[in-house]
Amino acid sequence: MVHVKELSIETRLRDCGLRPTRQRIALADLLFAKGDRHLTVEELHEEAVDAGVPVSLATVYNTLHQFTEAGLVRVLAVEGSRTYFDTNISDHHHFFVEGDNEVLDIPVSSIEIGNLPEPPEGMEIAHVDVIIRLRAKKNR
Amino acid sequence: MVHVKELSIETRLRDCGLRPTRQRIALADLLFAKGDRHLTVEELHEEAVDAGVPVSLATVYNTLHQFTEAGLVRVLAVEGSRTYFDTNISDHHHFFVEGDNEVLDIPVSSIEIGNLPEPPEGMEIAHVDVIIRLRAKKNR
DNA sequence: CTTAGTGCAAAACATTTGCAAATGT
DNA sequence: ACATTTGCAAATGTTTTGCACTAAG
Repeated sequence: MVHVKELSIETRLRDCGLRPTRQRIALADLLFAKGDRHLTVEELHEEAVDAGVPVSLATVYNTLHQFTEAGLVRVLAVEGSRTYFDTNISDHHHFFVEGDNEVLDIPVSSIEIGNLPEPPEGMEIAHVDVIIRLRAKKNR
Repeated sequence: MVHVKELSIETRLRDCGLRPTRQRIALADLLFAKGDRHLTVEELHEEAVDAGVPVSLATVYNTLHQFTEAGLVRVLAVEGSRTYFDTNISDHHHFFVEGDNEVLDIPVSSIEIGNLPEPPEGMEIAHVDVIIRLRAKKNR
Protein backbone atom coordinates (compact mmCIF):
# COMPACT_ATOMS: atom_id res chain seq x y z
CA MET A 1 0.00 0.00 0.00
CA VAL A 2 2.59 2.46 1.03
CA HIS A 3 4.98 0.82 -1.28
CA VAL A 4 5.73 3.73 -3.53
CA LYS A 5 6.82 5.81 -0.56
CA GLU A 6 8.92 3.01 0.85
CA LEU A 7 10.72 2.58 -2.39
CA SER A 8 11.74 6.20 -2.52
CA ILE A 9 12.87 6.13 1.07
CA GLU A 10 14.90 3.05 0.33
CA THR A 11 16.57 4.94 -2.44
CA ARG A 12 17.26 7.90 -0.20
CA LEU A 13 18.83 5.66 2.40
CA ARG A 14 20.90 3.87 -0.17
CA ASP A 15 22.10 7.21 -1.53
CA CYS A 16 23.34 8.04 1.95
CA GLY A 17 25.24 4.80 2.15
CA LEU A 18 22.76 3.32 4.60
CA ARG A 19 21.35 -0.09 3.99
CA PRO A 20 17.60 0.15 3.84
CA THR A 21 16.79 -2.25 6.64
CA ARG A 22 13.31 -2.79 7.98
CA GLN A 23 13.97 -0.63 11.02
CA ARG A 24 15.53 2.25 9.13
CA ILE A 25 12.76 2.27 6.57
CA ALA A 26 10.11 2.21 9.26
CA LEU A 27 11.78 5.02 11.22
CA ALA A 28 12.30 7.10 8.10
CA ASP A 29 8.65 6.57 7.20
CA LEU A 30 7.51 7.78 10.58
CA LEU A 31 9.88 10.72 10.44
CA PHE A 32 9.12 11.95 6.96
CA ALA A 33 5.59 10.79 6.20
CA LYS A 34 3.88 13.36 8.37
CA GLY A 35 5.76 16.47 7.35
CA ASP A 36 8.05 18.45 9.60
CA ARG A 37 8.42 16.95 13.00
CA HIS A 38 10.35 17.49 16.20
CA LEU A 39 10.89 14.32 18.10
CA THR A 40 12.88 12.88 20.91
CA VAL A 41 14.36 9.41 20.58
CA GLU A 42 11.88 8.17 23.13
CA GLU A 43 8.93 9.54 21.18
CA LEU A 44 10.06 8.04 17.91
CA HIS A 45 10.69 4.73 19.59
CA GLU A 46 7.19 4.71 21.02
CA GLU A 47 5.68 5.58 17.65
CA ALA A 48 7.57 2.77 16.02
CA VAL A 49 6.45 0.26 18.61
CA ASP A 50 2.87 1.50 18.33
CA ALA A 51 3.10 1.13 14.57
CA GLY A 52 4.00 -2.51 15.02
CA VAL A 53 7.72 -2.16 14.35
CA PRO A 54 9.33 -3.38 17.54
CA VAL A 55 12.65 -1.64 17.08
CA SER A 56 14.94 -1.33 20.08
CA LEU A 57 15.72 1.98 21.72
CA ALA A 58 19.41 1.60 20.98
CA THR A 59 18.65 1.20 17.31
CA VAL A 60 16.56 4.36 17.33
CA TYR A 61 19.48 6.22 18.85
CA ASN A 62 21.92 4.78 16.37
CA THR A 63 19.60 5.35 13.44
CA LEU A 64 18.89 8.96 14.31
CA HIS A 65 22.58 9.66 14.58
CA GLN A 66 23.20 8.01 11.24
CA PHE A 67 20.38 10.06 9.75
CA THR A 68 21.91 13.18 11.26
CA GLU A 69 25.31 12.44 9.74
CA ALA A 70 23.62 11.73 6.45
CA GLY A 71 21.90 15.10 6.62
CA LEU A 72 18.40 13.67 6.68
CA VAL A 73 17.57 15.18 10.06
CA ARG A 74 19.00 17.84 12.31
CA VAL A 75 19.69 17.99 16.02
CA LEU A 76 17.88 20.68 17.92
CA ALA A 77 19.37 22.10 21.09
CA VAL A 78 16.42 23.57 22.87
CA GLU A 79 16.31 21.97 26.24
CA GLY A 80 18.98 20.54 28.41
CA SER A 81 17.96 17.01 29.15
CA ARG A 82 16.58 15.45 26.01
CA THR A 83 17.79 15.76 22.44
CA TYR A 84 15.29 16.76 19.79
CA PHE A 85 15.60 15.77 16.18
CA ASP A 86 14.11 17.98 13.48
CA THR A 87 13.03 16.45 10.19
CA ASN A 88 13.07 19.84 8.53
CA ILE A 89 16.62 20.48 7.47
CA SER A 90 15.89 23.65 5.59
CA ASP A 91 16.81 27.00 7.08
CA HIS A 92 14.23 27.91 9.68
CA HIS A 93 13.81 28.73 13.33
CA HIS A 94 11.79 27.60 16.31
CA PHE A 95 9.34 28.40 18.99
CA PHE A 96 9.87 26.43 22.15
CA VAL A 97 6.96 26.23 24.55
CA GLU A 98 8.41 26.08 28.03
CA GLY A 99 6.55 23.73 30.28
CA ASP A 100 4.99 21.81 27.42
CA ASN A 101 8.40 21.12 25.91
CA GLU A 102 6.87 21.55 22.51
CA VAL A 103 8.78 22.72 19.46
CA LEU A 104 7.13 24.64 16.63
CA ASP A 105 8.60 25.75 13.34
CA ILE A 106 8.98 29.35 12.32
CA PRO A 107 9.41 29.87 8.59
CA VAL A 108 12.78 31.47 8.08
CA SER A 109 11.29 34.13 5.87
CA SER A 110 9.39 35.65 8.74
CA ILE A 111 12.49 36.57 10.72
CA GLU A 112 15.07 39.07 9.63
CA ILE A 113 18.44 38.96 11.23
CA GLY A 114 20.73 41.84 10.51
CA ASN A 115 24.17 42.92 11.62
CA LEU A 116 25.48 39.47 12.23
CA PRO A 117 28.78 39.92 14.01
CA GLU A 118 32.04 38.80 12.45
CA PRO A 119 33.03 35.37 13.61
CA PRO A 120 36.37 35.24 15.40
CA GLU A 121 39.52 34.73 13.36
CA GLY A 122 39.67 31.43 11.53
CA MET A 123 36.06 30.58 12.24
CA GLU A 124 33.09 30.52 9.97
CA ILE A 125 29.40 30.41 10.64
CA ALA A 126 28.04 26.90 10.44
CA HIS A 127 24.48 27.74 11.34
CA VAL A 128 22.36 30.37 13.03
CA ASP A 129 19.74 29.10 15.44
CA VAL A 130 16.99 31.33 16.70
CA ILE A 131 14.84 29.94 19.46
CA ILE A 132 11.91 31.99 20.67
CA ARG A 133 10.95 30.70 24.07
CA LEU A 134 7.28 31.01 24.86
CA ARG A 135 5.39 30.87 28.09
CA ALA A 136 1.68 30.83 28.74
CA LYS A 137 0.39 34.36 28.98
CA LYS A 138 -1.12 34.90 32.36
CA ASN A 139 -4.60 36.26 31.86
CA ARG A 140 -5.44 38.66 34.58
CA MET B 1 40.85 40.93 51.70
CA VAL B 2 38.05 40.27 49.32
CA HIS B 3 35.72 41.11 52.08
CA VAL B 4 33.94 44.00 50.48
CA LYS B 5 32.93 41.79 47.57
CA GLU B 6 31.87 38.97 49.84
CA LEU B 7 29.68 41.25 51.82
CA SER B 8 27.84 42.44 48.78
CA ILE B 9 27.41 38.91 47.51
CA GLU B 10 26.07 37.95 50.90
CA THR B 11 23.53 40.69 50.58
CA ARG B 12 22.57 39.62 47.10
CA LEU B 13 22.05 36.08 48.26
CA ARG B 14 20.04 37.18 51.22
CA ASP B 15 17.88 39.31 48.97
CA CYS B 16 17.09 36.20 46.96
CA GLY B 17 16.05 34.34 50.07
CA LEU B 18 19.21 32.25 50.03
CA ARG B 19 21.26 31.89 53.14
CA PRO B 20 24.78 33.06 52.43
CA THR B 21 26.57 29.88 53.30
CA ARG B 22 30.27 29.33 52.74
CA GLN B 23 29.66 27.25 49.66
CA ARG B 24 27.17 29.58 48.06
CA ILE B 25 29.39 32.58 48.69
CA ALA B 26 32.39 30.81 47.25
CA LEU B 27 30.47 29.71 44.17
CA ALA B 28 28.96 33.13 43.65
CA ASP B 29 32.44 34.63 43.98
CA LEU B 30 33.80 32.33 41.31
CA LEU B 31 30.83 32.98 39.07
CA PHE B 32 30.70 36.74 39.29
CA ALA B 33 34.20 37.87 40.12
CA LYS B 34 35.62 37.29 36.69
CA GLY B 35 32.93 38.91 34.59
CA ASP B 36 30.65 37.06 32.21
CA ARG B 37 31.17 33.37 32.20
CA HIS B 38 29.74 30.25 30.65
CA LEU B 39 30.28 27.23 32.79
CA THR B 40 29.16 23.68 33.21
CA VAL B 41 28.50 22.32 36.66
CA GLU B 42 31.58 20.18 36.36
CA GLU B 43 33.77 23.17 35.51
CA LEU B 44 32.50 25.25 38.39
CA HIS B 45 32.96 22.36 40.75
CA GLU B 46 36.54 21.93 39.66
CA GLU B 47 37.23 25.64 40.07
CA ALA B 48 35.81 25.58 43.55
CA VAL B 49 37.89 22.60 44.57
CA ASP B 50 40.98 24.19 43.05
CA ALA B 51 40.21 27.37 44.97
CA GLY B 52 40.31 25.40 48.20
CA VAL B 53 36.55 25.20 48.68
CA PRO B 54 35.81 21.48 48.71
CA VAL B 55 32.15 21.74 47.80
CA SER B 56 30.38 18.62 46.61
CA LEU B 57 29.14 18.19 43.07
CA ALA B 58 25.56 17.81 44.27
CA THR B 59 25.77 21.13 46.04
CA VAL B 60 27.05 22.80 42.88
CA TYR B 61 24.06 21.42 41.02
CA ASN B 62 21.65 22.52 43.70
CA THR B 63 23.25 25.90 44.06
CA LEU B 64 23.24 26.65 40.35
CA HIS B 65 19.58 25.76 40.15
CA GLN B 66 18.82 27.96 43.10
CA PHE B 67 20.78 30.77 41.47
CA THR B 68 18.84 30.21 38.27
CA GLU B 69 15.51 30.44 40.04
CA ALA B 70 16.74 33.53 41.83
CA GLY B 71 17.64 35.07 38.47
CA LEU B 72 21.35 35.35 39.22
CA VAL B 73 22.35 33.11 36.34
CA ARG B 74 20.72 31.75 33.23
CA VAL B 75 20.64 28.32 31.66
CA LEU B 76 22.05 28.07 28.16
CA ALA B 77 20.78 25.40 25.80
CA VAL B 78 23.56 25.03 23.30
CA GLU B 79 24.60 21.44 23.34
CA GLY B 80 22.73 18.29 24.16
CA SER B 81 24.65 16.59 26.90
CA ARG B 82 25.87 19.18 29.36
CA THR B 83 24.05 22.19 30.72
CA TYR B 84 25.78 25.56 30.54
CA PHE B 85 25.10 28.34 32.99
CA ASP B 86 25.57 31.94 31.92
CA THR B 87 26.43 34.57 34.50
CA ASN B 88 25.34 37.30 32.13
CA ILE B 89 21.60 37.63 32.53
CA SER B 90 21.27 40.69 30.35
CA ASP B 91 19.86 40.42 26.87
CA HIS B 92 22.54 39.05 24.60
CA HIS B 93 23.36 36.20 22.27
CA HIS B 94 26.04 33.59 21.76
CA PHE B 95 28.61 32.07 19.55
CA PHE B 96 29.06 28.37 20.08
CA VAL B 97 32.27 26.83 18.82
CA GLU B 98 31.46 23.32 17.72
CA GLY B 99 34.15 20.86 18.61
CA ASP B 100 35.63 23.08 21.29
CA ASN B 101 32.30 23.34 23.06
CA GLU B 102 33.12 26.91 23.85
CA VAL B 103 30.54 29.62 24.37
CA LEU B 104 31.24 33.28 23.59
CA ASP B 105 29.07 36.30 24.19
CA ILE B 106 27.74 38.47 21.42
CA PRO B 107 26.64 41.90 22.60
CA VAL B 108 22.95 42.16 21.91
CA SER B 109 23.35 45.51 20.25
CA SER B 110 25.20 44.01 17.32
CA ILE B 111 22.35 41.80 16.15
CA GLU B 112 19.12 43.11 14.75
CA ILE B 113 16.15 40.83 14.67
CA GLY B 114 13.17 42.03 12.75
CA ASN B 115 9.79 40.64 11.88
CA LEU B 116 9.44 38.50 14.92
CA PRO B 117 6.43 36.31 14.31
CA GLU B 118 3.36 36.53 16.48
CA PRO B 119 3.39 33.96 19.25
CA PRO B 120 0.50 31.52 19.13
CA GLU B 121 -2.72 32.41 20.94
CA GLY B 122 -2.33 32.75 24.68
CA MET B 123 1.46 32.63 24.57
CA GLU B 124 3.98 35.35 25.10
CA ILE B 125 7.65 35.57 24.35
CA ALA B 126 9.77 34.73 27.36
CA HIS B 127 13.12 35.10 25.66
CA VAL B 128 14.76 35.07 22.26
CA ASP B 129 17.94 33.05 21.99
CA VAL B 130 20.24 33.40 19.04
CA ILE B 131 23.06 30.91 18.80
CA ILE B 132 25.58 31.31 16.02
CA ARG B 133 27.32 28.00 15.61
CA LEU B 134 30.90 28.28 14.45
CA ARG B 135 33.26 25.81 12.93
CA ALA B 136 36.92 26.11 12.14
CA LYS B 137 37.39 27.56 8.69
CA LYS B 138 39.22 25.16 6.50
CA ASN B 139 42.12 26.99 4.95
CA ARG B 140 42.75 25.74 1.51
C1' DC C 1 17.97 25.71 69.71
C1' DT C 2 15.72 25.36 65.17
C1' DT C 3 15.71 25.34 60.51
C1' DA C 4 18.00 25.31 56.28
C1' DG C 5 21.98 23.61 53.76
C1' DT C 6 25.61 20.17 52.79
C1' DG C 7 27.84 15.83 51.51
C1' DC C 8 27.71 11.37 50.35
C1' DA C 9 26.10 7.51 48.13
C1' DA C 10 22.47 5.65 45.72
C1' DA C 11 18.91 6.40 42.27
C1' DA C 12 17.20 8.11 38.08
C1' DC C 13 17.65 9.32 33.37
C1' DA C 14 19.54 9.79 28.79
C1' DT C 15 22.72 7.90 25.83
C1' DT C 16 26.46 4.73 24.13
C1' DT C 17 28.76 0.45 23.45
C1' DG C 18 30.16 -4.64 23.07
C1' DC C 19 28.98 -8.68 21.23
C1' DA C 20 26.16 -12.59 19.64
C1' DA C 21 22.33 -13.35 16.64
C1' DA C 22 19.69 -11.78 12.64
C1' DT C 23 19.37 -9.54 8.18
C1' DG C 24 20.56 -7.47 3.62
C1' DT C 25 23.14 -7.91 -0.63
C1' DA D 1 28.78 -16.51 2.18
C1' DC D 2 30.02 -11.88 3.88
C1' DA D 3 29.53 -7.52 5.75
C1' DT D 4 26.34 -4.77 8.12
C1' DT D 5 22.79 -4.06 11.36
C1' DT D 6 20.08 -5.22 15.26
C1' DG D 7 18.90 -6.16 20.02
C1' DC D 8 19.96 -6.83 24.43
C1' DA D 9 22.11 -5.82 28.49
C1' DA D 10 25.74 -3.68 30.57
C1' DA D 11 28.51 0.54 30.79
C1' DT D 12 28.79 5.57 30.81
C1' DG D 13 27.86 10.27 31.81
C1' DT D 14 24.99 13.63 33.77
C1' DT D 15 21.75 15.18 37.00
C1' DT D 16 18.64 14.37 41.06
C1' DT D 17 17.35 12.66 45.53
C1' DG D 18 17.22 10.73 50.42
C1' DC D 19 19.00 11.22 54.61
C1' DA D 20 22.26 11.75 58.45
C1' DC D 21 25.29 15.53 59.67
C1' DT D 22 26.72 20.39 59.92
C1' DA D 23 26.29 25.16 59.91
C1' DA D 24 23.56 29.58 60.04
C1' DG D 25 20.32 32.63 62.41
